[in-house]
Amino acid sequence: MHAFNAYLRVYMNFTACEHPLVSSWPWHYNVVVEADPPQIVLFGTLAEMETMTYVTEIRLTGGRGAWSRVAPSSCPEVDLEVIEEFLQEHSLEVQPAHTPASPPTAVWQQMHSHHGTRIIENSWSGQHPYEWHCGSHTPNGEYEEQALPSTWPSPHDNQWGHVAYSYEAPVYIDSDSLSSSSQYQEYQDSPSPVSDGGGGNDRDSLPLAPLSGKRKERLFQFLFEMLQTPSMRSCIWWVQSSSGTFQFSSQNKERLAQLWGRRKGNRKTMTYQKMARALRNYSRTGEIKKVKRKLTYRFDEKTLRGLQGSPNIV
DNA sequence: TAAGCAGGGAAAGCCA
DNA sequence: CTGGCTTTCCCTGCTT
Repeated sequence: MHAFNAYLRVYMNFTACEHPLVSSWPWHYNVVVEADPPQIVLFGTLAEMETMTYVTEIRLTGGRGAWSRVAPSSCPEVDLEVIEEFLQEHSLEVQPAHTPASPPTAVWQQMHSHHGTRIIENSWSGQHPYEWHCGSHTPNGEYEEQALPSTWPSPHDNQWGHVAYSYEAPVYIDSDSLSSSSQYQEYQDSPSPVSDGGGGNDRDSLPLAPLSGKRKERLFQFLFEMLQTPSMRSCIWWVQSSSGTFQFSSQNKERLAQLWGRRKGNRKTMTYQKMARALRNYSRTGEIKKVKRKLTYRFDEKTLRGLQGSPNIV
């Protein structure tokens, strides 16, 4: 545990407001966080946000994950892999629609140099305009309270401190749209997300052996259970829980499949390919349908109701 | 062109 | 033994 003071810079840039992720996806982690010292401690649900550019700045003080004064009641750490994967998968979409000569960083730097604030170098280059700087967070008292640009609301001002900026004029976003989803609440109540590539404690906390004495667990039940398990957010997550749409992580889908294989006690290692084959069988029986998006499926309404209605899924 | 993903046929395994 | 539910293997097509 290190004490630190830090600025976070959070970017959201969309080429169009009808971006599917913006218009209909209550994405959990669609934020870009840059901090100095490197520290990722922010996430939010940004559904139906209609803005071209989203930038916010948050000042942190204290231990890992602690918010200065105005901390939300609970502030879990971000699952970096999920964010990174999102950015990589959607980098072209998320990439600013503006010319490369005027990336948001340039705007940011202009704004901050104007206010005399030190800016850490961003890297809007390469295939993906985002680059994570993860490492140990060292104590840093460089950023003082007064260094905050007066035009930038601090978290003290609006509890969550989310501000949307266009390049012309700031536009404030209702914080309700950022944190009111059930996913957010679930996540808040959850233990820390898994670390080390999304692995971690789930192996210890989730039953892996075939369950004896109960009806055999089916794949869709297992998936629903995983979707309710915060520590599995790096492997599988709700795209839209209300419609039962969920998505696998392209990076961690194999891990989830292996978990399923272990749960079933298979002799051979379960792979995503094989698990997906089983999922495709559900298209025939109707429990789960494939949607036209990579690694994305949807529970049948009836199936979803059944799953939601039975807390003891297994 | 290669890799990843998707769709599906077919056969085998497991279990109630 | 039978049927349901995968699991496993394999092939093809599409997209990036």
